[in-house]
Amino acid sequence: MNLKELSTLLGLSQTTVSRALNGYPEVSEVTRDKVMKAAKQHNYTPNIRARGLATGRNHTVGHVIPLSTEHEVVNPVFTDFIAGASEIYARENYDMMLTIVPDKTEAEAYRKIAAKGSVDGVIVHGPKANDPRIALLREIGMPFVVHGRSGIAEESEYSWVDMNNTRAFERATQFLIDLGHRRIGLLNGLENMDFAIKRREGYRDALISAGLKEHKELCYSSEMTEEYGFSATLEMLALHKPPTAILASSIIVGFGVRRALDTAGLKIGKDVSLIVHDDDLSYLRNGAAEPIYTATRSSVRMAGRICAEILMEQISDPKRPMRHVLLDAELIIGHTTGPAPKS
Amino acid sequence: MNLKELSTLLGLSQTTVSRALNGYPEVSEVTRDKVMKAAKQHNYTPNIRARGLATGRNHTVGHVIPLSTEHEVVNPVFTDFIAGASEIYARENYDMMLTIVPDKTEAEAYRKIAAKGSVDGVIVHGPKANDPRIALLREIGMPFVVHGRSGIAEESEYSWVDMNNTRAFERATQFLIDLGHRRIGLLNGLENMDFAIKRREGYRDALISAGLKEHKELCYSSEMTEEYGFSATLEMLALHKPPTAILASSIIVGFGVRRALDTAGLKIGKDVSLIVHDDDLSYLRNGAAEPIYTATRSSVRMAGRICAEILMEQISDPKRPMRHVLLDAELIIGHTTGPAPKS
DNA sequence: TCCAGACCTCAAAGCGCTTTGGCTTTTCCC
DNA sequence: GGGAAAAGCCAAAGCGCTTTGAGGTCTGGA
Repeated sequence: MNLKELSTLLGLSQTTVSRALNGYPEVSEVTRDKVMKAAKQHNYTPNIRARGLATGRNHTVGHVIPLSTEHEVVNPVFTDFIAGASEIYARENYDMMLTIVPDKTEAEAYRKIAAKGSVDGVIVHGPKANDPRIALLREIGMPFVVHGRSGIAEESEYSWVDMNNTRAFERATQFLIDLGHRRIGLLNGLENMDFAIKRREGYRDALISAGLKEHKELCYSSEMTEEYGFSATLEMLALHKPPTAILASSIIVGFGVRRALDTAGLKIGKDVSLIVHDDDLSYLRNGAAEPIYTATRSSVRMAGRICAEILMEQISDPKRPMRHVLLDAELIIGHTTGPAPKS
Repeated sequence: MNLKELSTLLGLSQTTVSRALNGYPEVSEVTRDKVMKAAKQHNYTPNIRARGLATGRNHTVGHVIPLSTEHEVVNPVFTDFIAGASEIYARENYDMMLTIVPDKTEAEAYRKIAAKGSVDGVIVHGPKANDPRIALLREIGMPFVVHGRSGIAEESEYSWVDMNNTRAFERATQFLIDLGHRRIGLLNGLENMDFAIKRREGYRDALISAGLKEHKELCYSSEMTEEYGFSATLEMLALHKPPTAILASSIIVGFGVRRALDTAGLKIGKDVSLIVHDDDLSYLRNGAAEPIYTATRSSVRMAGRICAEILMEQISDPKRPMRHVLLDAELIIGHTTGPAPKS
């Protein structure tokens, strides 16, 4: 069923039917009602490409997910992020176009997406330290929102939604210090990513303001896998002076830490304390009623919702000022932290 | 830059330029070359909506991800599935449209997608026992491929790519029986899902052919979370006759089992054996060089690739016969299984 | 009664592309 | 050299929608 058919069926012109459906005031309420009913009855939905062609607006946003070619890993938080964003898209009747792009060919991919003209805006995932994508998108003139940030310099010149990574890891480190820990390991994400850099800063800040030093041999950086958590922990435990507490950049890394401690015959929360960062993923809940892991928690799904909302704004009025949302993580006390063991 | 501009620039008609770019034989190689070069140089990409309108083909496939409203969980395997599928889409120059649909409104969502006419085919995720979506899509006449299956009756009447769930769990169970285990717990997924039903069957078959019984109190079914693995395991351990081995439907559930055993002071692979199903997710690798968990393994990313390939075929020639691919899972021996303890 | 102004409705153009059908030029073979 | 076939190119229609500019009808005030 298309507009033409529907309108002849109703004995009206396409114009009138189109206007009735799109809420224009030039059509009487009686007519509008009739049209609406008929549309519903015949399951009519405007052809989205035709509408896009006519209006120049697609009602579609793009999500470009970088695929680390080195590690072949897609960031698992993206599932929940998307789930959050699509709540908004569903409400606003937007579609979501997904592109997974090997990180080598990113620039080209963005240009292509822009040239194809099938999306009204994009959400940028996984920003690196000084991510060229941001300059590129600004140059192209495509509305976008970044999930995360990238560097400091031009932060005010684009919209972003980020978690306060620095502060979260500073608080977590502080918490461990308050418990008496002095040697604290950090299992960070890849430190070419902005979020990892910021977390490292928070960690360092807390140590320094407590008069402690950042020990290189306690700082790891890698793709966040269980295996990484496991092997890095074992390595640290084998040190002359092993850490009494560990900070892990994700709950999955935390699983690996748990397994390593288990293997080493150490009791988690007693012999070694552990704090993880918890993205509050739906399929990786940190416990049901009470938290398992002591964690810094910030819902990535919520971030998805906010990003989507801001992008919608930006699309409907590109002249609107840029928006910046900094979400604070909560510190949640679970069963994996305790006072530093006396030695 | 659009076709018109490009063609006047070249001093050719739109027809010729279009044909040159799309590889039609009516244009000389010399001209084609010139056109190609100019297109590249000016970064010309055909407007995808316009092309869609003209051809009726969108070069876009839809993925409809069900969101369990009851549990608010998006299946985490879908990240890797998508990554696999997009390798194919990238190669074939297809786009991917994503829709996350609360499971209550699925039928409506599919109809809407069809009416909008923005995709040439869809991939159906997470089929339930007798999934109405399949009949619906056939009625609508939209090409589709199911990741998984749904019931037995009409399996030959649509294309699907599935893992041999029954056989995988039968083998795993058999393996445990061979190790001397007699009481084997099953932490299954939600048993309204086809895959979970099939796994249960495999488990039961192996028990029965070994002359054992399926004990109701050892069979769990739920959304596959870490917490579920933890609490179900604790419950089973509290039984009068606890299991000596556990089968978990995902590696995440396996993490929970590990934690429970840890809490109970039991040694995994010694006091209690564990086999998990491993979807070979990029961010949840079951160990690096050697596997950690004994597991049935089948790459969901591979399944994504195959689904996408079949869908491409189906779209380019809808009369082609349906295809059915049944992937066999390997049984991988890790460190979580051992002989049943003497009691 | 007449006309301005609301109020509705419509025909047609245009979005950027593909494709049909036709035209001109070249090539080939007898 | 002549005719037919092949090669190369083009104008124009059409995909389904929105939107402009114009027209028709109805009301109410002068």
